[in-house]
Amino acid sequence: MKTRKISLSDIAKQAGVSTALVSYVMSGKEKEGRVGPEIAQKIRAIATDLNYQPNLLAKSLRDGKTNTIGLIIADISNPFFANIAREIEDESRRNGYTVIIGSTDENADKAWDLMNVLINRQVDGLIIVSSEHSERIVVHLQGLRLPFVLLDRHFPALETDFVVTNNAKASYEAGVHLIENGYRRIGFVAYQSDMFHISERIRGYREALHDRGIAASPGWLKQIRFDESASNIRSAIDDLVGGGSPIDAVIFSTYGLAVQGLTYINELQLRVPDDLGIVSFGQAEVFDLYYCPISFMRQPIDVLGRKAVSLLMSRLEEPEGKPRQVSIEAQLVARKSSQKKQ
Amino acid sequence: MKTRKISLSDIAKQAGVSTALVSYVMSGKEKEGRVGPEIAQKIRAIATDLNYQPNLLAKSLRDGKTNTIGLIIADISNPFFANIAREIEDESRRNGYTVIIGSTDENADKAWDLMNVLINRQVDGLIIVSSEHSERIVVHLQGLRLPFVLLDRHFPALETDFVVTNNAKASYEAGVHLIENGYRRIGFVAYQSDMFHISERIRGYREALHDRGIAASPGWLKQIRFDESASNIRSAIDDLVGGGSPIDAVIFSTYGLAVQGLTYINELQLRVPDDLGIVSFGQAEVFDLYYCPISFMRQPIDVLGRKAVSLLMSRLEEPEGKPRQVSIEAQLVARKSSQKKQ
DNA sequence: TTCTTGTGCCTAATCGATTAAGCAATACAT
DNA sequence: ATGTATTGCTTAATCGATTAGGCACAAGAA
Repeated sequence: MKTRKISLSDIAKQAGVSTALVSYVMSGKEKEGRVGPEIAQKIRAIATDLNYQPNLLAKSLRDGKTNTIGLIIADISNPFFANIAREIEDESRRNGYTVIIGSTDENADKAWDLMNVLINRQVDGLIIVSSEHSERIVVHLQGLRLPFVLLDRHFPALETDFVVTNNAKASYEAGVHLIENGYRRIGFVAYQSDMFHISERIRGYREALHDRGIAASPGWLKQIRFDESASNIRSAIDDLVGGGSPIDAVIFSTYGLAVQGLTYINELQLRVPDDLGIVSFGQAEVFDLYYCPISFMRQPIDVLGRKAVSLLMSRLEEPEGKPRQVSIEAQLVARKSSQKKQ
Repeated sequence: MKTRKISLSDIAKQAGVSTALVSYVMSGKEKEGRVGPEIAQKIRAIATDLNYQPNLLAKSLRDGKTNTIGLIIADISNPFFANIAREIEDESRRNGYTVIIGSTDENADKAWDLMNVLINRQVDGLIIVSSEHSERIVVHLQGLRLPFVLLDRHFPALETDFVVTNNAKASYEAGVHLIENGYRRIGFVAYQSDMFHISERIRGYREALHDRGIAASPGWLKQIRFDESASNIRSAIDDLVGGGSPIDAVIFSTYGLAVQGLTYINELQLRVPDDLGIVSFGQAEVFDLYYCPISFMRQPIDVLGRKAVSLLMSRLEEPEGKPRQVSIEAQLVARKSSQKKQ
């Protein structure tokens, strides 16, 4: 009693017709296929009866289109990416696409391998949150003429579609906000990275201080190695809040850094915002429920995700058009953690 | 200058041999295919040169195996599921499988549709976090003889593979822990659901109170509708902490409920644990960073994820064996939110 | 009548990789 | 010398759906 899958030819056999007719009927092309109404009816009945489910592999192989997109992100267990992934999944399904997600842990080699897995599975296109040193992925995809959209991060030297946050401006606003609320010695914690979005965030921070006439100490900028963040962040914060001239506020440029930073700040029994004002990037429930709600630069995740999908969809339709590049503004959500200094 | 994909026959043509030989070489079956060493070398060289990438669609269609598994969960943007998804993704990749994830929002119809999408894509098997009223998914898959493993939730009336937490015991321990720390009037907040894991959690809670000689008031148990949780939870907590005999501790049976509950508790300016002790299910950074770290029943997510994959793998090898059912113990992580009452 | 158009259906190639089966030539054994 | 293995490679079927092209017959037009 082995249950084999039902194929077109099973239906064809039962109906006493060729698979061609069945195919036309099942794909709603009875007119085109000039299928007689009675036989069409019969085919439909048999299909329902046998609970026919089309084999998408075969279909895809034949048309060279899988209706699948690959999503390469840093880490699905990071809420920022998890939320983006959810948006992308929903929006893709609305467009008739299925998403395959893979996490890279910011590792260029993993990203490369993942890309190849997805290519071998014949995805129609990719949405990619790039990791450091993965320009070659972009170059390779361009060589293959495989559509893709960079998300959240991009390479300014490369001409590609992308959807990103206006990072420099977001940082700038975070800095200005703190300054206007009376903070003067403002630290900035970022990952150690050559990625453009990181340097943009740093640039915005620097410009904010500069424009408001604050001479930033170089020691206020701390860059954390991704693979040693747990230990690096502790010494970074020790540096920032210890010594002769401790900072009075800090900007975390990433959700992960904020979480680790806050954990250590709690250990040190520093009070937010009295001992230390805080603005962070990223978003999650943590920021709401921390004893002192954390101000953050809200990146419109829904817009980012949907826009990435829509760019990819148009790229699929028009592969050779010129790059479409979207920059989305983050919004400051001001909470108690950066309230006006007394 | 159109870049077409390189296929076996492109290589075959260049090497002046049949595709059969190329196939043998590319899949490392030179011995079996009795391929001459020089020609094998030549084929390899050409393949590298053209950067040949096999078309997995074709391969899958041919062998009836996609090396893909479908993962059906409630919501990838929920950290509990995001973390599980990450484990499953990693473990699957180690086994040579790719994962396609879909979110159902606890909606049986979405789950059904999603299942069909995955079936049409010919996944080799499924890992499913069931939603309410989706027994028919199980029945349908059994009818198709399509391997699957239920994760986190199961249907006691159905004979299936599954990996779950020992929910009754976890709830029991949460209850006993609170009681031993001096709490007496203990509320329990769960989703309104017929799902077994929910009723098990409720059962464990009740037994804990009963065993310790506490006459639980029926009003201490609050069940929240998933689709109206935002408003329902507020009135539930109003009930629990208001009136003549307010509770002195509460157990949240789910991460999502805890987050919403804590938010409202903050609004009410209730102090944890003095006004209200708390133990929750689920886990996330929130629990660590809340002003009063939240005690929770730690479900070993890594084990759950890996075990689900390993069960599925053995089921793929031995489709007809008898069901393997794994129950994993949660561990109490006691924090300040449930500390001994003064 | 003869030509055109339309209808209803089938045949067979196609997508790309796999693999059983077969052919031809050489090597080895008795 | 004759039979048996072994080696090296090709042919062609297969997985399931799609679709261009063709065949046969009927209806309508000239």
